[in-house]
Amino acid sequence: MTRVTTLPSWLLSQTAAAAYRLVSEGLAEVGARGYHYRLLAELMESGPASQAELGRRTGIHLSDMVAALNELTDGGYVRRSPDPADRRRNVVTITPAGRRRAGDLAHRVGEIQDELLAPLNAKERAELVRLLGALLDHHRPAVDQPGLR
Amino acid sequence: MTRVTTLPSWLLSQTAAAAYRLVSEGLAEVGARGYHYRLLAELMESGPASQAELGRRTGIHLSDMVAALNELTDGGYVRRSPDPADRRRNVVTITPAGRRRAGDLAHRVGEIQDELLAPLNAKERAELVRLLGALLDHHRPAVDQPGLR
DNA sequence: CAAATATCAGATTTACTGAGATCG
DNA sequence: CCGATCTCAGTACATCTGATATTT
Repeated sequence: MTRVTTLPSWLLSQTAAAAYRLVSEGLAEVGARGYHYRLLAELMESGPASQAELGRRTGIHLSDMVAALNELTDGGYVRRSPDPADRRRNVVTITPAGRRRAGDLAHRVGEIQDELLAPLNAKERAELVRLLGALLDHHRPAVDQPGLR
Repeated sequence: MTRVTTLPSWLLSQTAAAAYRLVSEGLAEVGARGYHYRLLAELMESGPASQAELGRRTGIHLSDMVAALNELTDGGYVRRSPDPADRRRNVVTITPAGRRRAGDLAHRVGEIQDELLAPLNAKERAELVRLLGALLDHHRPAVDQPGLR
């Protein structure tokens, strides 16, 4: 009988829970949530987009997108304006304050990764990322592709 | 700006989600849940225990323990009997059917680990387990110790 | 009319909190 | 009286479903 505590699936769920705790607590300290970081980072990288497009690119559900963008709009980090070319759509644009916020959150998230990976050296960290990436490629080959949901 | 999809914390949450899906779907096919496997495995390994003790050893919350043990009792896999030495306690004991069930579930879970780790060779699998274990030791040093909750 | 978009309300799941009753 | 145990009810969070209105 295998010990539960050596099962890869158990180790993954436990370490993921620890990582989630670190990230959400770290972001909460500066008044942010994981969704905020993911959305701002995506807007920085790929530019303005409709809410549906953002959902496809970040994996955030459309129903949750509304609330997340409301919060980011309240903070002045993004602007929502109707798309003149397609009046069903809102075009979501990051503001200058949003760019600063994205940088702050990225910095914070980077510190948290360091804390998470503290017991590993640089080579081990790279190996962990490689192995997890391989698992993900195998089990979720459709990441970042259209028609995801 | 770091890509979200290369963040260790993101990779962990995504792979853990994939692992959770595989495990819970695989167990659901035989009418079981993750809690069932964890409890039966613990009873096989360390013998009869009170519900509170099982909670400490498995990390399952006492409130959830009640429902999980109800289900296992309904299936005839465990017996709950009052502890004559301390009438606050129930002594939870695995039955012969429970032992067979534990073996079946362990086999099933083993197959699921293989499916989860399919893209990795034996050396890589061992390395992944080692790295995750190191993270866990650092962030949850109190595992399997009294006074956990 | 079918499909896409945005919004809102609510269901679902896992983990946890709080309150009760009983007992040591 | 305090603390541990068991049970039940309900909360919190993220995720997902379903319904609706608007536009293409």
